[in-house]
Amino acid sequence: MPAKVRTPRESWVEAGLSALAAGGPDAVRIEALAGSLRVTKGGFYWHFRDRRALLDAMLDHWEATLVDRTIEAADHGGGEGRARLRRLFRAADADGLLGLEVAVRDWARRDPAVAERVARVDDRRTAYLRPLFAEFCAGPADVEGRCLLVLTLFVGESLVAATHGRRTRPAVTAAALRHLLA
Amino acid sequence: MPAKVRTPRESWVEAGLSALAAGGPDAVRIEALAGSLRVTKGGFYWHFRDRRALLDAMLDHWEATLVDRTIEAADHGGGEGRARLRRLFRAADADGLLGLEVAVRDWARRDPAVAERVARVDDRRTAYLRPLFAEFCAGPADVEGRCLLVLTLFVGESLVAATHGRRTRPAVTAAALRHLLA
DNA sequence: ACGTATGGATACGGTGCCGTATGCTTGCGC
DNA sequence: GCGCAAGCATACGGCACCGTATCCATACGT
Repeated sequence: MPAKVRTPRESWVEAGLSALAAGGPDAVRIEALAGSLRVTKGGFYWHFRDRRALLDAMLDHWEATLVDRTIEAADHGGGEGRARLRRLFRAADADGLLGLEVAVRDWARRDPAVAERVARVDDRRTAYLRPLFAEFCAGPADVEGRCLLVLTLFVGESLVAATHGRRTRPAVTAAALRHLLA
Repeated sequence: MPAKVRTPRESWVEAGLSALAAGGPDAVRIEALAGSLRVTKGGFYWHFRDRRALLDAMLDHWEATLVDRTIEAADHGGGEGRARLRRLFRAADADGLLGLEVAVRDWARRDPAVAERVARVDDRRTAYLRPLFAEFCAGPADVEGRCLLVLTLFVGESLVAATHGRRTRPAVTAAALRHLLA
């Protein structure tokens, strides 16, 4: 094992996000991260002042580059609002983004700094959704209500474990989406 | 300080549930719990074999007595499906039940035993909701979709931080609910 | 080829927590 | 009023982790 040099700052951030998605902020332990990177924590403190600095960097990366992934996927190909919305949910599951999403939001319940970031993200997303629904909804109150339903369906789906009898979850999600687009 | 005797098993469970709601399963630390009960951990190991035993007891209590609180509140007074559903959401915020709800579900993502309990709970809730929606919905697929939307709205609402411009969150939730009952 | 920046190993002190062991107190049956 | 059991204090060994300090190793420009 030639001990491959160069474990750049970004690797620590990515490993941290994986740990966060899997086990919440308390699972982001720098010695454990070092282990998963096949390295000791020696180099960590070269990149980051302390553990909190890593957490901040993770949130920066999440907010700056990961959040809009699904929106980009939804827009890719254009089309009317309904088509974009359907693509949005198809793209959602990709990667581990959903688990990360939930972990960050649960974290936000305890940490005001994280909560502020999540608020910014949600407002950005609502701003994206609003015109899509405005295309075919009655009034602005209805639009806002449906935006909230989309967001809660998005983040809540992975938290709900109902089995739906003989129906599959994707089928039920599709039915829910149909109702939102009616 | 006369060192009030009797800190029954139930006190530990309640303190544990508070800690869980506030900080997730990793925040359920028995020495910290003892501190909040003004006691040392000495007595803890008389009631419980170990930490995991407390966690199990907490889940038992949650599943057996806490979960149906809101459903009971919704049923109290009878009435048709729509009325019950509206009451359900008015009752939801009461106590700290919502935070607990989210904490347990996030925990379930990591622990299969917890996931199984959540699945039972969700199936029970869906079974409650189904006939309510069946009163006025078109087909069974629509019913199932709306059940999922109710559940995700229920658990997801506290995770979404959108500000909705000049609208208040309760107003938007009401609009969302109106759309679900249409 | 050599030296400095970049990245890493190793070792240490400190802390917070788990679980155990061993007694000290209070409540209640008798 | 005595004794046993429920409830608690205290103290210990162990572990996992944080952050620091100090000494290597490789990469690349020159």
